[in-house]
Amino acid sequence: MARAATTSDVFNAIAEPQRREILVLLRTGERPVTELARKLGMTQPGASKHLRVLREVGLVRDRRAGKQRLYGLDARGLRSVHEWSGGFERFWSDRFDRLGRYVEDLNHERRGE
Amino acid sequence: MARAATTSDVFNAIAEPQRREILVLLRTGERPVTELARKLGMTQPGASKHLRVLREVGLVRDRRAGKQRLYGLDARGLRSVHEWSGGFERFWSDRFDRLGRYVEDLNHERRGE
DNA sequence: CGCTCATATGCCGATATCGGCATGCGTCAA
DNA sequence: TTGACGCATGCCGATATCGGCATATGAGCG
Repeated sequence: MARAATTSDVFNAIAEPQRREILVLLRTGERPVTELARKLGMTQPGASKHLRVLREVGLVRDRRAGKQRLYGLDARGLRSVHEWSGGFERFWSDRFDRLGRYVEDLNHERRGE
Repeated sequence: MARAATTSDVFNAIAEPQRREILVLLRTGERPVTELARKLGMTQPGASKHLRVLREVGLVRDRRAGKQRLYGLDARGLRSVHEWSGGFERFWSDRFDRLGRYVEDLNHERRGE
């Protein structure tokens, strides 16, 4: 085996700090590649590659505009991330942060299966 | 350069499907390594390695219990993921899904910087 | 057409990752 | 102490990833 199939997955796409930065920048609207590269301090090919990953998982869309290619946000895919992480919300809320977890664990002494 | 520093980051830790499964399982309480491995259909060393990553980013804690080692959830680190993804919420809500994005983009014809 | 700008792609090197296997280490019981 | 169990670690092979560089592709312009 090896490295398992991670690509093509939204969670993997946002695992990269620079890709998250791109998404944040795109919240303010469509942007051409060069501008993204410049603002984030990366090379143009670097930006293109990250954008490609984001496009493949559906988080951005591109549109031709003359010589430029504008990338825009399509954040619907982030909804699953939000919902998945939200499934743990009670574990970080004050009520459950400590005591809750402790009590829960006690309930599970039947951990044999 | 190479592969950039991704490890030691919560986003990276949850990029792995199996690690997400572990976290979900741990929502019901502490579990020993072998049980996790069995339930998720992975080998014991495999489980240990994923648990190590999760421990290093602070998403799980371990506790010795006789011969066993119990792993428990500490999901506070997922809060940042939830909040980050929540920052895009308006982009997937019905109101903004299409029209909103379109209008926003129009506002940014001043995209020269 | 030939040139230039904007972007994508290909190739490379360095490295990180994942799974499998063998083995080390600690704990408990006889 | 010896042995069994539970888990961690080390090593390996296959592969994926990221950054950098050079280059291909495409659009607009003169």
